Amino acid sequence: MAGYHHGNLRDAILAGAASVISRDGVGGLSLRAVAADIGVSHTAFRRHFGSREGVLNALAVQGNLMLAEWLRGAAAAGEFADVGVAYVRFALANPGHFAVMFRSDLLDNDDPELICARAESLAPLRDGVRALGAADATATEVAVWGVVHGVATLALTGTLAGALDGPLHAPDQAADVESLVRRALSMLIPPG
Amino acid sequence: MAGYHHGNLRDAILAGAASVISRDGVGGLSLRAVAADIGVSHTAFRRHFGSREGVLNALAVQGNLMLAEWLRGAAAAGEFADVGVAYVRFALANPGHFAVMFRSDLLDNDDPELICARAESLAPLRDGVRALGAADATATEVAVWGVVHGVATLALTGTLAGALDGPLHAPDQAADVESLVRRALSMLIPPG
DNA sequence: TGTACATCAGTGAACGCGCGTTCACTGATGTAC
DNA sequence: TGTACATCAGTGAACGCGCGTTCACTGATGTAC
Repeated sequence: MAGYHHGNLRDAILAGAASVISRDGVGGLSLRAVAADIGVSHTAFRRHFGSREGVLNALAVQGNLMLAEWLRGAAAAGEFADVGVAYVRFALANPGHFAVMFRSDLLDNDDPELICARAESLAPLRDGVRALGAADATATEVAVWGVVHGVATLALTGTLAGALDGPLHAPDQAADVESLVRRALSMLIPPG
Repeated sequence: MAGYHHGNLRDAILAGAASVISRDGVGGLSLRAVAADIGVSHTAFRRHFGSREGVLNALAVQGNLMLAEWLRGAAAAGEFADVGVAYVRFALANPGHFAVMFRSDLLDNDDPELICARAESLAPLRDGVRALGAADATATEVAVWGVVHGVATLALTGTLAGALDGPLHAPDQAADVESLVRRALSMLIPPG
């Protein structure tokens, strides 16, 4: 596996970049640092991604496809609230991807792959809301998406744990957040 | 006003930094660029803020105090949903501050001023939720905070307008977002 | 089976750039007497 | 009212650093015959 040819450099770079971003934010992403981590020349990424923006775009595409998969899995297995919980779970499990996916100012939004991945990623959430048959479907969609996105963002920045006195403690924050999301969602949708 | 002494350099730097951040993100903030915009030496900020982190901290403190004021104003004037709407309005009107306030990884979280400002900023939201007397107060708080924070974040990154087909068009996005938030909140709280 | 050649994958030195910080400084303002 | 001095506010040259990109390159792999 070691040697001149890496074998799976593309995936290794994406994984490394996601890891750095989850620690230092998108602004702190240095391709040189990622390359050094992987043990590869700092120009090696060029062949696969062209430029820095190319790396971010690939990360956003991958993130959207992963999210689609998580949501689809939850939609198939359980009731609708599980889809919302899966959204938050995905964000907490893949903070690097999550941070890039919505930064359209840093991405090439004309990239057909990205357009396609984005269309796919939220479909299960949208379809799930439609299936509920709520009176104001658009508002329900915004409410559900907003609450899961907001809670995920607040949890990732450490704000949620800091602001809510009491129940949240770092060790198993994920479990606590999940419970909160479930209770919040049950106020929006008839529990089934 | 012009001359060797600026007169209000501190505020000018904060305003300039907020403006740059709203355009380029926190990572894109260059104190040299801000100084050049204001027409001042690129080392002038040192006397007021010490370091780059000092600028970000001051911005976060200011943002939290502003948010507190917006929320207090809404709480005093109207019904509870207005507080939630004010949160979103504040974020859309002050994207630079909003982007910094929750990035605790970039701030000195031990700064007493920041601790104090943070404690103040969300109090009206929390108090308003408590006053509703909901069955699960914590979940209601998370639901309300999550939905307004999530919608604000999605709107700021342009994701909301892109994903929701139909009703949202750039020109008066603010008004559309506001209407959506109001409808979403009415599903969480008994409209009064 | 072996040889020649094309293609693919990664290298590493060099580039220019903009950044935050340091330092000794100068101009302006306030205060004491 | 004037003078001396201390303090405050902003300057600008210099620093070292890490970044993304460029370029001509070399090592490894695949294909044709």
